[in-house]
Amino acid sequence: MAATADTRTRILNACHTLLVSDTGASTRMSDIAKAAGLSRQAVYLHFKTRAELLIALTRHIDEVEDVAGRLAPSRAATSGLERLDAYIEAWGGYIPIIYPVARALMAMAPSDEAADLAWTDRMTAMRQGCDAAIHALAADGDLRPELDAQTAADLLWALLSVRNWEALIQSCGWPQTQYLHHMKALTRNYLCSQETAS
Amino acid sequence: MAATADTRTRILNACHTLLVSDTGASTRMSDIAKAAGLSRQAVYLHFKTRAELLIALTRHIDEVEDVAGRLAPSRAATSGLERLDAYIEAWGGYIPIIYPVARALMAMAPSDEAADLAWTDRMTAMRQGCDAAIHALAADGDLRPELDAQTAADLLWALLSVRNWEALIQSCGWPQTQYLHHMKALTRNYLCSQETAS
DNA sequence: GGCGCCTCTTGACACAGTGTCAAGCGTAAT
DNA sequence: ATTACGCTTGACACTGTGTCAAGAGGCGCC
Repeated sequence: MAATADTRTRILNACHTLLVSDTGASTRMSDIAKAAGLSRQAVYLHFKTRAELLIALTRHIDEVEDVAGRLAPSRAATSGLERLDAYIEAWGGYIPIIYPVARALMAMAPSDEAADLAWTDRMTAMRQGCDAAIHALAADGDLRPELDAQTAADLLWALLSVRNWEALIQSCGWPQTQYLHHMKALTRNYLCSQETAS
Repeated sequence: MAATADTRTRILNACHTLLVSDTGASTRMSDIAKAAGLSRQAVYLHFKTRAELLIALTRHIDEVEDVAGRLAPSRAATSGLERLDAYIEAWGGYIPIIYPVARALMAMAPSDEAADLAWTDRMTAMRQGCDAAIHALAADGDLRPELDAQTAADLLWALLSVRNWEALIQSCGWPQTQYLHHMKALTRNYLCSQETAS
């Protein structure tokens, strides 16, 4: 069993390394097997499908990178504004970490039911963080009055999407700090009733 | 030649119809052939690859829907603010039209060089509209002073991306009018120095 | 020591979808 | 009648995923 777990994480690590590398986009099962020093079939003994492997990898990364811990400051925030900022900081800082895997998952989502579902689930979970932040804002009376909570959360969710991060960081070449700065400023500006200058 | 052009547009129309339908995501070359009443190979006589067909389809739709004409109001605008709004209106109204094809092109982009290039090109063209709007804004002195033109255009470009439209309209179920309203309000709010209320 | 179990290997195969090739058919123009 | 063209039929190569069957090697158990 120890050996089994060992091989399993060896596969996960190999997969991760490949996805992070510049050629990550087209990581095949055989590449992963080779990188892990195994036969292609051995990989299938641990993960039934490619989608399952990628999903397991996201969970593995979540543990290693302590996603739950990252979100603590947001939940601990005492005001809506603080919570919003903390959430953007936490999620925005997490995106670059899962991005390589997310990219692979997003790429196969249109043609793979399981990948699509898994990715949608993740985005739904993220959405809940948006809802919570918006509700904290509303509770403080800091939600811009012409916006209802639903709309504001939709907007926040779209703004913080991985695809937006991808556009700004990967395509436009923004540094991460600039991304975080503008996401915070943009949301404070549009979603909050009376913002305090940064 | 007349017959050739006929068959060609028949293929384009068949492809378009399939992409628009609910099962559009997985439109195969054989499906298109069947829908056009041709053999699969006949399709390849008109379009070398699937990517080429999709790209030709975007151009075909551009002509039929008069993209150039749609952008005229934006170019004709006399103020930066007006230009920005007109651009959002024009591009935002165009997205739903190309979306079915865009979806197919985006889906294959990660694994197909040609599709990737074509899609990137389109997004670059759209980016130029963003640049123009931001420069018009800056010329009027209406660009928020703490933003440089580059950053503002990046932001506008990301906000108006097809993926954001997809998130808000397809995932969140927004009506198109709400999308347009918030995109205009959001950009006026964050990119412009002193906005006039709607 | 022999037993079975477990992990992994080797090599073959099915399947889907794209793209290619060659031979041939029907028709309209000349 | 011949030629050119647009299309058909049917076969095939290729890539990548996922499956299957037979077997090898190590490890503990009795």
